[in-house]
Amino acid sequence: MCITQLIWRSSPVFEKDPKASKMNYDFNNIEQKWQDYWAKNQTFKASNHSDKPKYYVLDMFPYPSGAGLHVGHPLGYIASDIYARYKRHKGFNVLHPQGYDSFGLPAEQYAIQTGQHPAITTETNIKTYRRQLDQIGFSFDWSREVRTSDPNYYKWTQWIFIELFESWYNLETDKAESVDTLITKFTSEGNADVKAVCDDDIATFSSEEWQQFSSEKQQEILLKYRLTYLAETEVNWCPALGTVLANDEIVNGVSERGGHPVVRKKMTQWSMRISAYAERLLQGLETIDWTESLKESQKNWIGKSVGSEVKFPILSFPQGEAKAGSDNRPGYMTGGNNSHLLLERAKEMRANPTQAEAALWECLRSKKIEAKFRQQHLIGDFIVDFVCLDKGLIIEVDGKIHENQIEEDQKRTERLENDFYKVVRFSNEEVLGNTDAVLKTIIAELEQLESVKDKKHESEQHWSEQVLPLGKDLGWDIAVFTTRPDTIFGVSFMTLAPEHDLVSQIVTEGQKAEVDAYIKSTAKRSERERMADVKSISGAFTGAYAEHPFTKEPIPIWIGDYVLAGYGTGAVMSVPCGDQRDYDFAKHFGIPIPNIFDKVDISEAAYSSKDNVVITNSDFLNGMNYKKAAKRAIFELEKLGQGTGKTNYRLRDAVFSRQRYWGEPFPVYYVNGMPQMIDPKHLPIRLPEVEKYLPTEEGEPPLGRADVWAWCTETNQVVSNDQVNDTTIFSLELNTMPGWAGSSWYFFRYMEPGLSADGESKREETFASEEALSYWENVDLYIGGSEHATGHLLYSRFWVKFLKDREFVSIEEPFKKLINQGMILGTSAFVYGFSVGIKNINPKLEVPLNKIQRYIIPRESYLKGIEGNYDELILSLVEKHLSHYKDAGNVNIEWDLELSPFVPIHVDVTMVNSSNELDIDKFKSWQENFKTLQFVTNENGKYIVGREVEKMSKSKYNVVNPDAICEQYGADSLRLYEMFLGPLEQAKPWNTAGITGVHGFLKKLWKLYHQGENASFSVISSPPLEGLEEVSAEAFKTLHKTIKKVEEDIENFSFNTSVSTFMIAVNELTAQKCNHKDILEPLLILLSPYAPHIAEELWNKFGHAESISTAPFPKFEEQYLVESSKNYPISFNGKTRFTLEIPLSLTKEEVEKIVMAHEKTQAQLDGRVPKKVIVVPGKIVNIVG
RNA sequence: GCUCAAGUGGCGGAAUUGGUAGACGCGCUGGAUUCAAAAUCCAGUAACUUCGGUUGUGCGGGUUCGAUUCCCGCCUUGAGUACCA
Repeated sequence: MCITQLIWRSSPVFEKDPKASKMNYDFNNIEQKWQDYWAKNQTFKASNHSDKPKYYVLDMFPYPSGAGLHVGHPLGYIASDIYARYKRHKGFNVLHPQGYDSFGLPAEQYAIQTGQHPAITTETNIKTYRRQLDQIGFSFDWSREVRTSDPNYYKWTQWIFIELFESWYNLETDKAESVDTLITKFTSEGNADVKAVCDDDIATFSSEEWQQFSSEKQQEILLKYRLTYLAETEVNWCPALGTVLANDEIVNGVSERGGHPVVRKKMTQWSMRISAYAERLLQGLETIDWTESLKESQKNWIGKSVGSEVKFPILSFPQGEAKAGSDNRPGYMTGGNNSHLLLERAKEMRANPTQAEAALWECLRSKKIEAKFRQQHLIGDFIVDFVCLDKGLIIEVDGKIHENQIEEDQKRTERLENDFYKVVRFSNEEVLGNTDAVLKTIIAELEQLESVKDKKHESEQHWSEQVLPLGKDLGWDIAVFTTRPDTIFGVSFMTLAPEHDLVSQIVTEGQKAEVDAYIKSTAKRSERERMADVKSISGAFTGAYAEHPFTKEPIPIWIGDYVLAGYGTGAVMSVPCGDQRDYDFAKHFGIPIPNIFDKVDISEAAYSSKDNVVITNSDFLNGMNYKKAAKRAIFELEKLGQGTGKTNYRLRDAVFSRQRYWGEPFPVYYVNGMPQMIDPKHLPIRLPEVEKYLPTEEGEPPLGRADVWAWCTETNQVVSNDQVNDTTIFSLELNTMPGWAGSSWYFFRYMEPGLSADGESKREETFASEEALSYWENVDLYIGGSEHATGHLLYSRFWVKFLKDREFVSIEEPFKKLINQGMILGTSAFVYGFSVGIKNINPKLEVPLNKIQRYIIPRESYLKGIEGNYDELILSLVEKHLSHYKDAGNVNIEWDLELSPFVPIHVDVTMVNSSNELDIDKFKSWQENFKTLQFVTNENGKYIVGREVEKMSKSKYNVVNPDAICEQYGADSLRLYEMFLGPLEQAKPWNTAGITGVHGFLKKLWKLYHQGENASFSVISSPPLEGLEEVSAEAFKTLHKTIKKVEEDIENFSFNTSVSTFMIAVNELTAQKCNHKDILEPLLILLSPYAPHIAEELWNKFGHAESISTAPFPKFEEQYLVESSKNYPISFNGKTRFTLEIPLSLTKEEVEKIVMAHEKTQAQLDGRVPKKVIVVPGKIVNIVG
């Protein structure tokens, strides 16, 4: 609902003297008159047929909110309106439409609260919006208006959705194609050679298999390729509200509204495969004229990174949890439940062998023995010194310590032998003293033992029959994406996102509790919260190990919430020496930080730069730089089949379902759980009626409450739910589309004339006709706020590229030039509260104290007070209260600082006049608890409020309503002032007091045209008289200077400076007493884009019957600005001291002569001889020395 | 943290290629007009000043005859974005 705010005026406003109105600038009447004229004559209606060149100016789609406009909103509209009007003067056929993005949450929220249908609320809001827009005098072509909530419009949004469903992305042609071409491929050759952007879990099938699949199976497969598809997505689910919340609707893990708990939940939702377009969305940025910062945001959002994907095999699984893994489990994985702990120890022992162990290992690994041995290997829960897995022979080398544990060793041997192993023991002395004998014994033992392969059939398989070669994809590896494959030898651990699918499978018994607790604690935190907290490092060890592709060393696998499940593979290879986050993590958990950078100190921090890197401690990568090493690492990984070069994008597929009522319904029904599209000829599928706009008790979206919401495939109509039989009548989709659906293509709809355009419109037959699309092409100028940088502006680019691929439109990019207007900030007003609190010194002596008295103190006292400096005023107030009690006999009291807060209080800006004086009475009666406030006023009995610049918002009571401004100063003043405030793209504070400047300018302009008797309109049109020639030369100079500057300014969107230029022109012409038609008439055209009403009125007084809107822009002529002399600044060592008027015709030498001869020069030099004199003709003279 | 902007009077801001810093407007001061006010008009308004000048565009350097403008380093503010591997 619109809240019209009253402006409190400190002084009487305009007296509307009927006699005076004839000659005075009566903006209210003038503006109403011309707004009516434009509407009646359809002055700004665009035509699709014109000899003129086309120009399309568009504002970002407004949502008609109930609060109405504040002065910040029209800023961009005024700028685009000026540009549109300027282009009309420049001879363009201009399309400048407006409409409403009228689906959305606020209306739904209001409906939930009041039961009022959102369509009604929306209609009311649009009326207010329209009235407010009209009164500012915009040159919109309203005949082409669109509303996203209009079934005639969303019919085509549904149609585009169907087209997306019927499309897949072919990487070979690099564009979207109809799924028909995909089905043809499947039928003839299967899917093995299909290169598409699709889900990554698709099994390969042949053409025969495809043909044998059931229809459902085929649909299921196709869904994985379609550009819009159903997928499980994790969402923030709030059970209490029965709805999904956006990240920013969650504060501290609970819903912003109501403070209910929020959980992450998987939900089947429609998604848009925008990721297919990642590269094209990135490349397209090069072709469009947008600001760098905006392009930067989109680049970051798309987040392209080039690197490689590496697979790390998982080294051990706890028994019984290795699910499908048991078949594939490599034979060398012989560890038991405690593998993860023992492996750490085994690794240590491998690194520090005893002398005897080292000696024997030398012999065993050399070619002297045929069989393959492993050292310090896990067998069950034991670490054995050496083992030949094929033959099941274990060799133990015992030091002195074993003399004391003969019993234990015996048990150990027994247990191992039970497991079909043969154990042979040697002492250190035996090994070192007679290695050859020991070897002989081992060879003899080996000959007696059967190979595992032969043993296989005998007993139940204890280990896998085949020792698989490393690096084969067994389905049990961790894939990571890295931009730094060159640092692969610096990996000392791996980190998985806590949500990673593998976590539950690899976690060991011993670590389970810790890991579960950690997962639970991170699940509570929202993604945003998790990401915002950079300082606290947290994680847990899974107990599992992965194998390094090159060194084959085990790498511990951790989980940590700094890794996000949604990005890349949800896992990272952690290189602490090269990545600060990995470094911090390693430091925190005491994980080793190997250095692989030559001559780089990593004792304090990681070295994350790719520049000046020389790789070391990295085997075959040693001595290489980043580029070479990365390339080589990928090459070697590919050889192993454990990695490949890859480009990754951050851009995720966009969720397209909303559990809301007030949005576009999907043209979708379900047969056996598979989504079916309704034939486009039956569109639109209208939003059904519901009795309540809340989710159902079962947690279904609001459409679950509709009684008539089923699809009959025989009558092709929406029918009652009772009739659902799942043979001919099926349930319809309950979700609705998101806000960005309708706004991703609306700019095309405007190209097609509105339905009111006498039979010309093809809006019924198509979303926009081919000829309209080819005539208007794309938006030439798009103006709006930067908040849409990564939402609307990315999604609409995506849809346009899709529509182009499917040949529905012919352009690749929707918005050629784009400007972000800066926000207009509010100037909040404050009073400063201070309460005197008094306490008993002896708490036992309860003496009743009066209520605390609250004061409003001046800003200066407040500012000192919060710093702890109490000025005289504060101290005297305190003293006054203390003595009050003391006089009453209570001496055991003192000032209580804690009960004496300094509090700034927002004041409604309408209670303050332009001199910052507060209307105290009004303030006191504003809120009940303000009544008793005592004001400390200045000597004039006034209270001066403090001012601070903040965002303009209702809650800060600093909203300024354009209605009030238009009433008091007029739309032209508002338009000029909004532009005058500062550069369009910058944020700037609004200060209503300043508007008197531009308003005064318009009055002065009015006067310039009314210099006749009784201030009547008076201009002369006869050629200039002889005596007046010089005067008119000055006037022409002013005019052409203005033409030049204003034209340049508009082209550069520097509207603030052109307002100054107008002021200068009017000031000059007033001083010249100029009243000549040849000057004053073209001046109006210059001004008309900015202040169209006054321009039309004065233009009309010149006798024109037509609107000024298409009058040709005056032509700038250089001749009027040619000067014969220049007032040269004469500077000494670069500092200007005085100026001299010197003819421009003179040469450098002549100028220098004149300057040097001048007495002021001599006085300035004071006898010194200048070293050098620099003369820049027409610019400056600089004397050095 | 990263990326991008931006730091100029009491305030909003101007100076478009390196060439008179503070245009234009607000506010403020003084004056005219008025019984008075509003409105209007005129004059002044960066700071310091011995009224000759001197200093001044966030800070410190540099390039240049000359720097708000170009370069290097730093500080501050704003916006966007974010453990993005």
